[in-house]
Amino acid sequence: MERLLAGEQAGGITLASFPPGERFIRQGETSRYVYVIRDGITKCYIREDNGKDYIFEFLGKGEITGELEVIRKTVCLCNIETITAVTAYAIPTGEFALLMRADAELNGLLLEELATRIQQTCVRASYQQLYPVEYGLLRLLKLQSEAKVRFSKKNMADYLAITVRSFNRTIRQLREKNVVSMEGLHLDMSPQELEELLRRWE
Amino acid sequence: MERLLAGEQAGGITLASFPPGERFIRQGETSRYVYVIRDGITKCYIREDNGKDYIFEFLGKGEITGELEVIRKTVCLCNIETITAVTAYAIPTGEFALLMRADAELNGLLLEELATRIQQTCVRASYQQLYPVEYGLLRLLKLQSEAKVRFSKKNMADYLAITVRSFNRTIRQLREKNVVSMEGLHLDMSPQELEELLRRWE
DNA sequence: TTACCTTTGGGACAAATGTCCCGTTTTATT
DNA sequence: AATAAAACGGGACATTTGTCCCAAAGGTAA
Repeated sequence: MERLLAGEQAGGITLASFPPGERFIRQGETSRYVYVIRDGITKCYIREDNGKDYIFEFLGKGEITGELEVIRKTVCLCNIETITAVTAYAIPTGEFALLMRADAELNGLLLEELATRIQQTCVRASYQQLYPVEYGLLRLLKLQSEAKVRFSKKNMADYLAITVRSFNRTIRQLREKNVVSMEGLHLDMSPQELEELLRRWE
Repeated sequence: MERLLAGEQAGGITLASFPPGERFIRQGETSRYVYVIRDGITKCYIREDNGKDYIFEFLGKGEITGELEVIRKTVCLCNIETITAVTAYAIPTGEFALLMRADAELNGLLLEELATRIQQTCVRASYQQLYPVEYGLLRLLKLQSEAKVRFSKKNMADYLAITVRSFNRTIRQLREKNVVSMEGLHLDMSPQELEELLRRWE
């Protein structure tokens, strides 16, 4: 994806940068750009009328956002907010719409990307509803560890769709329950260690 | 979509029909066809290792299934099972892969379809996690009513990711709580009536 | 019809989660 | 350094949901 963009620099594509904590796409508004993250981590969340947030994914390097709205010609359905400092390619929506039709490679990539995202979303929605929170927590820790970032508890709780209170409880219970494997649980474990824990998870 | 298919009948596309309760795509296996439902209702669900099912959508007339697996070249991630009797166009996967590249219109439709599905999935995952079950229940009833079908309680419960016991409780509570608007709640209300209830929902 | 199975409805209790609240620790700002 | 703001950790209690159980109602095959 980055190759494509680097080559296309002609068509009004610019490089934008945002400080941590900036919400650069707002739910309900119309974005003028499609962004492809070059560096940094963002969260992608829906805020419901009752004030609660649901984070449905974290976006990192090479991932795209805002494309759904161009394809469907709708307003943004979620907020995108930076967690770390972020630089991103900004492609004007009109430009993107043209590219989408003209460029077969981009088109193929898009299809794959969307397909992947649907599958991920489904799988996650499923295990988040059907397994105890512990399981989701371990998977989230693994994600975090692989991306080499450290999310705040609030962010992690929002991702798991529980309160911070429940989040804390879950961690303690994991430590206490599985005396052997979990007693050393902490939030900065390596992907390998977490992989091990996930496998042992009864 | 149906137009497209009707025209393409040449390329090995056949019409398949299944009795109610038939699981014609199995999680973990490789399907040899992409299906487009011509008539009837199916459920699309993931079965987790612990035996619980998560229905993430009901598919009806004109909707496609199995395309994600072709795009990503993976095994099926969910089961598709008929609820009513179903007839569907069966497109051999290889054929579909060709069409996808060759036919710009199909390609565009696919993109839109996937984009729509992502948005729906996200929105649903969000309100299902952040709102009390009542809300999801009303929306499900509306869906059911619009599609003019009657799902079993088990199916509805699986869709809401709760047990049948909780499902029953929720219905009773809805009836008892909002004495005025809900007392007449039943499972065969019209879309209009349900729309009204949803609007009044505090 | 009878036997059997599935669906439905709900009581009683246990487990999980949310809410409210407080004090401590960390981080950012002046 | 001093102060304010945000993040963290957890007690106590209310609410929600699951589990286990039983019983009634409807459908189906011998």
